[in-house]
Amino acid sequence: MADRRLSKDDWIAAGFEALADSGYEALRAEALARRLKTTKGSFYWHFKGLQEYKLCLLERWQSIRAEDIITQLGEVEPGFARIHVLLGMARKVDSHDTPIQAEHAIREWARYDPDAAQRVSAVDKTRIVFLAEQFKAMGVTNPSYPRALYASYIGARTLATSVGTDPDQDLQLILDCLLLGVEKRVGLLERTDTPLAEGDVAPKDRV
Amino acid sequence: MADRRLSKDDWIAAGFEALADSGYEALRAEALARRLKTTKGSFYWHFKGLQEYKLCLLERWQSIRAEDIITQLGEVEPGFARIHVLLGMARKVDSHDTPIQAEHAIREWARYDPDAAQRVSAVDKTRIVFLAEQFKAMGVTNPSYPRALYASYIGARTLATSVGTDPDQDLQLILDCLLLGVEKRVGLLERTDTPLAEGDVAPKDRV
DNA sequence: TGATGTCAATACGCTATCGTATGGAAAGTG
DNA sequence: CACTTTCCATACGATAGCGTATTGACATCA
Repeated sequence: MADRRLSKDDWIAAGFEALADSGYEALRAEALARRLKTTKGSFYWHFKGLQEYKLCLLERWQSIRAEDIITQLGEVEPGFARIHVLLGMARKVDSHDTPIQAEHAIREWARYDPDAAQRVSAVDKTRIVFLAEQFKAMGVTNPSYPRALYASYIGARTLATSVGTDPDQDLQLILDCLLLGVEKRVGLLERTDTPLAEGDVAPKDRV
Repeated sequence: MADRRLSKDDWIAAGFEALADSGYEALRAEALARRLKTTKGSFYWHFKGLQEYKLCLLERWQSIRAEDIITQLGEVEPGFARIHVLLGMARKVDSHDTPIQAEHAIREWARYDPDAAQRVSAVDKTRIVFLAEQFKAMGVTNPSYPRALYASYIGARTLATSVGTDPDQDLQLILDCLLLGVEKRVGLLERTDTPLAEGDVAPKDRV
């Protein structure tokens, strides 16, 4: 990156790149050093060890992927408009996008590391709660709607990297159908379920 | 496993377990040997090396996850019934199910290994084509429908492991809404897109 | 029973990574 | 220009895994 004098952030950034193109197992001091054209002497100066480094990485990821994206939407009017813009942001990234690929890796990492799991869970919950608020602004309080949309978003991205199709189209179809479901009140009379946050109470809404 | 005399299959099975609970990096000769309470002497007798072993693993996975599941549905009447049964099969697995967890790991593995990518892609395509046939039996030829449903299925499962919600509910909502979309002909007049297989030609359908 | 073939254990050299320790370069400060 | 602080390079011992080679145990069969 910079020719000399690396910062903590440079190592974190290199970590995201490594995650994106080689997965979790690329998070090694010496491999990252090669990526930055330096040695692990620098690494062990900035971080106590791999464990601390990984915690930093996760923390940074959470703040980038959850908080920042949502605050970016602060100016857009709540409700459908926000959902639309959010999906539009998802639309711009291609399959070689570093944050997306790194997120896949982190999600897998989370399957066998409690720290990572906690971060991923937090990010997902934040996003879902945010989506839920937009649905609520549209009069929909059934927590399945935001979850379903978000699940589709994740799945469409996953499928895009595996099968090479355009996730945009499929996601758009799902959104259209979900909104149609809102109109027709599909799933609004279902059994109550465990909401993610306190926001959701009972079905029976107006559109 | 068995006290003596391991087979190739025992090593493969151990590999799936390792993938399920420790991810790709657990696919190591000596670690697998410990899991089977033996030594790598056996491993290197059954397989030429790790590479060959991994190829066997992928091949086995493909045949289990794509072919077998679909032939299981051979008796069910084509169309909505098959979709329903298929989702019912997905419904029975919990978050600690070995095949599901192994599939997550393999999907991640596929991101940086062409061999794995080819297998995952093949499995996904097989499943999507299968779903597409059921939709077609219902009069829907728009390839976005099966892809959207399948993407939702993957995403719901992913979300289930991260956030701990029940994927069943969300998936059911999506299916209901998609079927509503079919009724209302949502997305049937969209632009043409690249179909996965040769089966799909043009939009403009009857329901 | 002895010969042969099947499978597993052990020992070896090699490489990669870890974390530490220590010396040196470069930048800032007086 | 000293002197200190900040940051990086290098060398070290330790561990873990790879793949090979050799030996050992246990079957099966002639």
